Amino acid sequence: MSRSASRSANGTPAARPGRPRSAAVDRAVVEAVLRQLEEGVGIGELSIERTAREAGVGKAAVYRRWAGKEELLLDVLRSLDDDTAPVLQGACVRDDLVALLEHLRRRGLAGRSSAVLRTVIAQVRAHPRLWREYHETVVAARRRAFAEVLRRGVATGEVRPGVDVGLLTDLFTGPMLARAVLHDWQELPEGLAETIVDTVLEGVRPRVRPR
Amino acid sequence: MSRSASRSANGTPAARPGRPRSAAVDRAVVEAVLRQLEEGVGIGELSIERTAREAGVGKAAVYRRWAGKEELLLDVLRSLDDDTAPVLQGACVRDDLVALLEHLRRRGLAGRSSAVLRTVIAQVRAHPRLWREYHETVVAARRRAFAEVLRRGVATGEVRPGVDVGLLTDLFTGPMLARAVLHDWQELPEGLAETIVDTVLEGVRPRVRPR
Amino acid sequence: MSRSASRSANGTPAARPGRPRSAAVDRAVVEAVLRQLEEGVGIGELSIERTAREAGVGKAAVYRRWAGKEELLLDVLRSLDDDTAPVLQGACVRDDLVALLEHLRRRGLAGRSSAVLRTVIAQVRAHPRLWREYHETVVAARRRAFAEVLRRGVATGEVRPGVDVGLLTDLFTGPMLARAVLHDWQELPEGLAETIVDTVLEGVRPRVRPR
Amino acid sequence: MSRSASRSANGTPAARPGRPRSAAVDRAVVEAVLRQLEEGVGIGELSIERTAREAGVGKAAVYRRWAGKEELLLDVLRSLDDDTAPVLQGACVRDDLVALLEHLRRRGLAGRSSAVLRTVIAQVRAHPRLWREYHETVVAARRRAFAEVLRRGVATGEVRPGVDVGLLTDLFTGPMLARAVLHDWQELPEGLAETIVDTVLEGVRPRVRPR
DNA sequence: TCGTAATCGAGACGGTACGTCGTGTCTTGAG
DNA sequence: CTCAAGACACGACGTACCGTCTCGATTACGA
Repeated sequence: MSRSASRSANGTPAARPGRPRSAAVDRAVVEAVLRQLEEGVGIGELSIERTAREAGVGKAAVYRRWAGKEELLLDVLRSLDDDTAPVLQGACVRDDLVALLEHLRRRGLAGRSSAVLRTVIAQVRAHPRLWREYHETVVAARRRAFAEVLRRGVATGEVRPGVDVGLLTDLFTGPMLARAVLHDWQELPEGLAETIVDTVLEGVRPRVRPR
Repeated sequence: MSRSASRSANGTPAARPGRPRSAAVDRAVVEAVLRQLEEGVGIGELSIERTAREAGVGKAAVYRRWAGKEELLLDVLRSLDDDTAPVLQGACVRDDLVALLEHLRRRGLAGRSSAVLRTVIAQVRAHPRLWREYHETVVAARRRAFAEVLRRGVATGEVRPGVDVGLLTDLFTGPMLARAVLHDWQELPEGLAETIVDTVLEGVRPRVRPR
Repeated sequence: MSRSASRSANGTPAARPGRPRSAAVDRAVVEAVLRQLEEGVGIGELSIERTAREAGVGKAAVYRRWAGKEELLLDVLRSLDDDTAPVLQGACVRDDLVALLEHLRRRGLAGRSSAVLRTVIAQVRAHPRLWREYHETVVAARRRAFAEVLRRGVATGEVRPGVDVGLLTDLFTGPMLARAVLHDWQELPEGLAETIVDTVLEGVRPRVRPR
Repeated sequence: MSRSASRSANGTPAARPGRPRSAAVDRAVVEAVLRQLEEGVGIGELSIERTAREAGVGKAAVYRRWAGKEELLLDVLRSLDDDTAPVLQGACVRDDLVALLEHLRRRGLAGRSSAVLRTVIAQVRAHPRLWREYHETVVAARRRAFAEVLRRGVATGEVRPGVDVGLLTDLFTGPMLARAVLHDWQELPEGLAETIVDTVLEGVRPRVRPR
């Protein structure tokens, strides 16, 4: 997150001496970044200098909070990522998988996010350190959710055992992610989650019609 | 590729006036970029200035060939991508899919490429214009190959009809790409291609044992 | 002079926001130029780039102060020209003329100035805009001083009336300047001022010996 | 002059093998320089590159003839300096001095020369080596002519003895040169030569009226 | 009527400097 | 201690010339 403005152990902000940091500055900076991104400024042209100028804020105030352009972007990314984990019914594994995937799809095109989110992800991808951090936070959490459901599926007999759970996760998420992040042609269509889940579950061999 | 050194219609290089461009310069520059990339220089720090210096080449000589950092990178990327399309047997759709996927896997970790290729891809991803170009060249070609095989599979009855071919392609390539490009944890293990193809073909429902 | 660091009307430096410019930078740059000049670097080879490097200063810091090489040189020139106007006795016109000319001669060979000053003048001469500025500041002041003394001479009867004062000025200063600036053979010898003044005053016709 | 295209001892051009140099190139280049100068291009902006381009000539062809920008300028300067030495009557020293000075004045403002000549002189002044060369050729010749006349004047009793001839020369030429080269305000007015000569001869003391 | 050889135009070559911009740090005075 | 403002050293940007070099083509001469 932002650079730690030192906090005491229990989490309550230590009453530090001097003028407290203005929350308005934080907001102004993040807003300025988003505004530029939406105006199509392109991350190459994004600079702390310009951002501070547009936010009506001193450069020092920015550097006091973030160590550099990437850290700032990471925070912007997280601000877009209101991670309200999806509610799972728990009844049917297939439905839970659809719910997870639908959640992923939604975040890939929701309102403001849309282009911006995908852009920022693409950028953060280019910075190993940040990517790792983002990965560990967001991606790993998602994978854990899938893995859990899939393991339950194996237990209930809804999913064939003997396949690595990690691979299974990629089997479901990979197609969606490839579409969203790698080729960002079009918006991800409604019903995509269901189609993927069902197709992976059933396979693409011709159905054996029971007589 | 490089900036056009205008050619006559028939393809033979038009005898242009003046001293011809030195191929040694092209080589030196591309090598310098690769060297830096291998030293972990990170695309952000890559600069034409530094590259020219390390290549022992004038900046002008670089700008004569490439319009900017991105164009140069694109060329470097392509130089890594000796796209010797995989040979397909054509006998069995399943085997052809494995061959295609294996080819993809190999290029994701072969020799020099390895880290560099993945880094560059991650970086290029952040530059929409370059990404589009790379996508149209490399990614689209790969998708076409998959689509062709899959259509054959539908025709021969090896693949269930009624599923969008584009989606099918993502079902096979997505998991591999997600592993290679999105989470670049480990090397892609041997046998991954086969596992993916078979799992997607068969589905993950428990097998219905015919009596 | 330097680029205006805007001042309030009354002349006291307006308390501008932000970090004030470091006087050390000004000094370092001017010193660096002088050092190079003394090492015989020749004005053609003088470059802002090199100067900034040698002064241990960023290029931007230089451009913040001077609009270009010429402006900088002009400042250097002025720094050599500590115009402590000569003290005039006011008693005898002839002596005042000698004092003025002697002052001019001195500045034409004094210590450090010597070669450097003459070089810089020769250089600045080649830049119309700068020359005009230098001329208006330094040369015009000098001419005014001469004109004043000469007018007094006409009034007191020490100088024949009917000769244009501007021309008279050139009659006295021209020979000295021609020696110093046009042919810079040797140093200007002691006693040159007196010789010139007396010769111009008396003329070069053979003396009419009163009986 | 131009770089020596080696000549045999007797002065006739040695018949060298290979294609002879085209006189048209020499002309085109000098013309191009003059054209630019007249268009007010300013010597700073003059570049061999641009000149060759405007002359429709290869850079190499220029460098084959002149060692650099300054040498070229020197040649241009000389081409302006049609040194038809003035014809001297030889009867009266005063008239000869006027003739010499009038010649100097004329060359300082004649037709095409005018601005261009003075500009080029000012520029050449800034290059010690070239200046020396120009000085030795043009200036020294002029001084010799003055010195000769003045020595004759001393012999005939028209000029007071005991004054250094070199200084005397500067007494006459200095004022004119100062006006032309140092302050190039206005054109040098008609009659200036006579005024200077007479004033220096007679001095500026009030005339002693013999009874 | 041939080479031979220096010329021509064009333009690439490794350099250096240009003047601008962005980096991250530092330094003001004010709050 | 924070704030906006802005100076600081640094280094990259893309362009222009520098003076040298390599091209293919042209133009003279002597063999």
